[in-house]
Amino acid sequence: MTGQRSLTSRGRARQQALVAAAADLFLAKGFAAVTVDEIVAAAGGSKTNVYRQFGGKEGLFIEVVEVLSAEFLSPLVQLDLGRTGRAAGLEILGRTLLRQLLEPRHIAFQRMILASSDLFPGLMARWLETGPRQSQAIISRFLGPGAESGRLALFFHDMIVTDPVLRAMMGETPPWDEIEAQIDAAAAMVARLLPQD
Amino acid sequence: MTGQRSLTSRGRARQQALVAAAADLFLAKGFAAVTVDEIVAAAGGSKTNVYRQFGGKEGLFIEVVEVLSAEFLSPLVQLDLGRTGRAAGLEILGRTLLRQLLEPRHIAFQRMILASSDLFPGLMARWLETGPRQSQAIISRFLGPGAESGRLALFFHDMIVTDPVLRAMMGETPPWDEIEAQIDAAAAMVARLLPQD
DNA sequence: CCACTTTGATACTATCTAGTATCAAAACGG
DNA sequence: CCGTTTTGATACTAGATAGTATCAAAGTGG
Repeated sequence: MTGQRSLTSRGRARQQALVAAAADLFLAKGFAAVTVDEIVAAAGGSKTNVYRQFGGKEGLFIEVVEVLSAEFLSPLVQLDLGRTGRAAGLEILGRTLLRQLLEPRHIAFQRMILASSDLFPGLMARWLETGPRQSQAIISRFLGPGAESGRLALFFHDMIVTDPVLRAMMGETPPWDEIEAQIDAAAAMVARLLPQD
Repeated sequence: MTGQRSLTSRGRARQQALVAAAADLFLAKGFAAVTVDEIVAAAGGSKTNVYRQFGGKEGLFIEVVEVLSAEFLSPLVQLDLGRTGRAAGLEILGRTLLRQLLEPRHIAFQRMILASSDLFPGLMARWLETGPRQSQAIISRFLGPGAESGRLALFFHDMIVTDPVLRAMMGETPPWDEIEAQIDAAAAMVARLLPQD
């Protein structure tokens, strides 16, 4: 028994404030470097909330990751590429994906996930599923059916994503021009191998 | 003054034992989860050594990273691909690289680096330089001069490395067959775009 | 308006662990 | 060998912080 039945409106507000404050702090400094007192100071209320509503610091962190994962869920899902050519479609997919991935908040999220994977086994696997795998699946679907599409989608994804994201995680986000050039080059490369337009 | 002039043979032995023990522990559990007492218990001697010879836990960690970085320095450097064809050469490069990268000890190393990057800014940048950048440069050199070689080398590298390494970090190392198939597909793809054999 | 439940503030406990101080034992060198 | 330096064992200090206990205040609902 957590000793709790229902939340008052004030309670719900505090809950959201806690998640929001915790998200900002965890993103900025990582799980270990943030103290519960600090979160409470930022959100208002008191430690009691954290322990009554989330069970503790780790519970709150898990909740934060859930919320952020939803926030970052591939923006590719709502993309309609009806009758675009192969190369042009890939270029759009690539730009849309990278614009999102390189958002400072997302870069911080990815850093946080990687840095916390020691303490939270399974976190990385979960992120891989809801993030990269999702994007790859959408690219693959655009390229059409067949195993070859899957492989090419994975290649395309890793070609355009890996390097810019790594550099951004180190604080050296590449200029957007350069990124577009990479995307276009990769798109042309892949399109040339699937010329069934 | 560290209050220390020279090391006796016993001292040197302890120093190495400390680095070795610390490396194993840090690789297994990450920086934060390892205590100095634990390292000392594994290496013999006493805490005094850690503080006199390395200045503290962080100093010892830095030393461990140095040693491990050297241990993992791209094995591609000593590879002679004199008169191999483009595709064949890329296949060899790819296999050599991945064989090394997927070693459990290296996967643990990469996890450790990523997980420690919050506490040790610059660590990731350093790793990127001595690891991936090095490999990419070697691939690029094999492909010949020109900016296009650089881009293709980066593409090839990220196509074959990103996914297997990520999966390995999550404990799901892909079967070697599959990896070879990916390498060969990527090599064929790249070779087709640079057909100046 | 009045029981009853949820929320808040605060002080406290318990634990963990990096780093230090101290003195004893071993190694070294002339 | 004997004085000096290096190494070792151990106990201790200091600081940080997750989690709890307690009671006061605010909401809530009949």
